[in-house]
Amino acid sequence: MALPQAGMTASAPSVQTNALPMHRAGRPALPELLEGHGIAMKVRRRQRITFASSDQIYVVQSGLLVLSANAGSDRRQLLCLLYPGDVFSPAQAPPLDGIGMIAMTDCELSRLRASAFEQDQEATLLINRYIAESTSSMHARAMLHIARLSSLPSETRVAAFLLELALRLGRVSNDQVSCDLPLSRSDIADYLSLNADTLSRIMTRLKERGTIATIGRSRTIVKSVKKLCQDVPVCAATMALHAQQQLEAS
Amino acid sequence: MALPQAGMTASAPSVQTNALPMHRAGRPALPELLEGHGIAMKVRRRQRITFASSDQIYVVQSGLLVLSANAGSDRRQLLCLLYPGDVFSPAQAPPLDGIGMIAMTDCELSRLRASAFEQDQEATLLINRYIAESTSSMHARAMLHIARLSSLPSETRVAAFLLELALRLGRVSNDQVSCDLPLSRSDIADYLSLNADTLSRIMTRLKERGTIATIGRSRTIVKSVKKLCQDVPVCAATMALHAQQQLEAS
DNA sequence: TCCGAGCCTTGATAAGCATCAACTCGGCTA
DNA sequence: TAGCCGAGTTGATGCTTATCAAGGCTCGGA
Repeated sequence: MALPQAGMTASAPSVQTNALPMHRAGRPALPELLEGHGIAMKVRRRQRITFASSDQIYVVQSGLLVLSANAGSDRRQLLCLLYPGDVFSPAQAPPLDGIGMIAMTDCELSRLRASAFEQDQEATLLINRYIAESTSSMHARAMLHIARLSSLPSETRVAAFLLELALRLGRVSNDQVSCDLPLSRSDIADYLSLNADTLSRIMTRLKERGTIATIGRSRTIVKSVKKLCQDVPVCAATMALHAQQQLEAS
Repeated sequence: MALPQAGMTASAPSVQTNALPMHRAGRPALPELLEGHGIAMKVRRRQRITFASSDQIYVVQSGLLVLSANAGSDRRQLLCLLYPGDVFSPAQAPPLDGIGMIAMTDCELSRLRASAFEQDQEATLLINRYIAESTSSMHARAMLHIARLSSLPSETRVAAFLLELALRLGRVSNDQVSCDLPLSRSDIADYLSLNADTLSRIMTRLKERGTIATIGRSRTIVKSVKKLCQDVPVCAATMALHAQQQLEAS
């Protein structure tokens, strides 16, 4: 069980993204000390994980998951994206109807018992610190997401989201980033609090404007990250929370 | 420095709310071990706290604060409410323009150094566990807030928010809860992603409908919590995350 | 008790987005 | 390669909510 790897794609391994560790600069790497503690899990795309015991902790090793729930009127709501390196426990999720994680790609997870780290062992402090940093970082991302949802008009909201995904999953060449969208249009709409129809219109508008291009249904190309950033007020914060250590040209 | 107390009101101590510890059932009480570590801070209503060093950790002892930022077009956005018992570090906030905490009431805080808990002392494990539980719980609240913002129409959104505040700050008598709103109409609007005008209209509608009543500008009475709950789909989750241990009739 | 400033309320209007329905396209299977 | 099915797109329409402007109410200070 190695460090979390970036950008495991949905179906084929043909598209190799940059293999940098997918956590924020400055966060200590997830210690290998986790080995021996966790149970490795592999889940398939679209597979659902419900929270059995609150003593469970999940560590995302690769892939992409979302936290999903049904809020009002049986409307599905995607609350939170989980990236490699993230640590997630049921305590971080509200007890809404239909709460659970859904894999957006094939994923590798480690499942741990929270109580395993309550004894005062040598490695415990380091692991707990890693978990604390992950949880804090996820809270910061949640706040950023709230700011996006609340303060940005729908088109800018989509642009900000595409910037995030490009930074997380994208393959960079010069100023251009291409990336597989593991989320369907409906998924993106449910995450950004938009109607799927409206989202489609916005994507079309962005394409007409030359901000993005698409290949097939799920592959998206951001034509210019700089240009995208100029259109997105929360650009700096997005970069800080989602950019890899180094966006190297390939 | 005792346990966090509930419901310090804005101006006068005349309104005494129930003095139960204001954290979720099951969370261990903030150990007195924190004493000696922290620096006590008192901040006034409307006072702003910017994040100087990322090594700071703030523990809310009493009062109510909000995390505030300017997202798009200099629009102020209130991202997160901080209640007594909450632990907050700058790492939990995104690096948005104008990010900082604003006191909605007079508050008592403890300021700690994060690095103080990195040594493996006897008390460290307990304190770290408390911090971890607080952070998880805040994340769950953030997710609930996202669900409210995204899935609920504006009137229900306001109702859900009033339910939360009533549970947190309210004084219960039978099924009726009265509570001081420490937030102005504009504050509430900025938190719920609504226009202040629209919010005013909604409040008027709720009053006409008999769901709530108001005394003066800031005092609100929820006529029936049961009835309010029926109108709010996320009621159960709100109760779980915000209800005091026991809502005792007074 | 009066007054002023800020907060709140209310009305008219317009913009943005959801909804519904029809249609097209992409990707998978045979 | 043909054909099918589900995902995506597009147009017409109406609702929800933001915006702007004017007026009213609270609460503090003189």
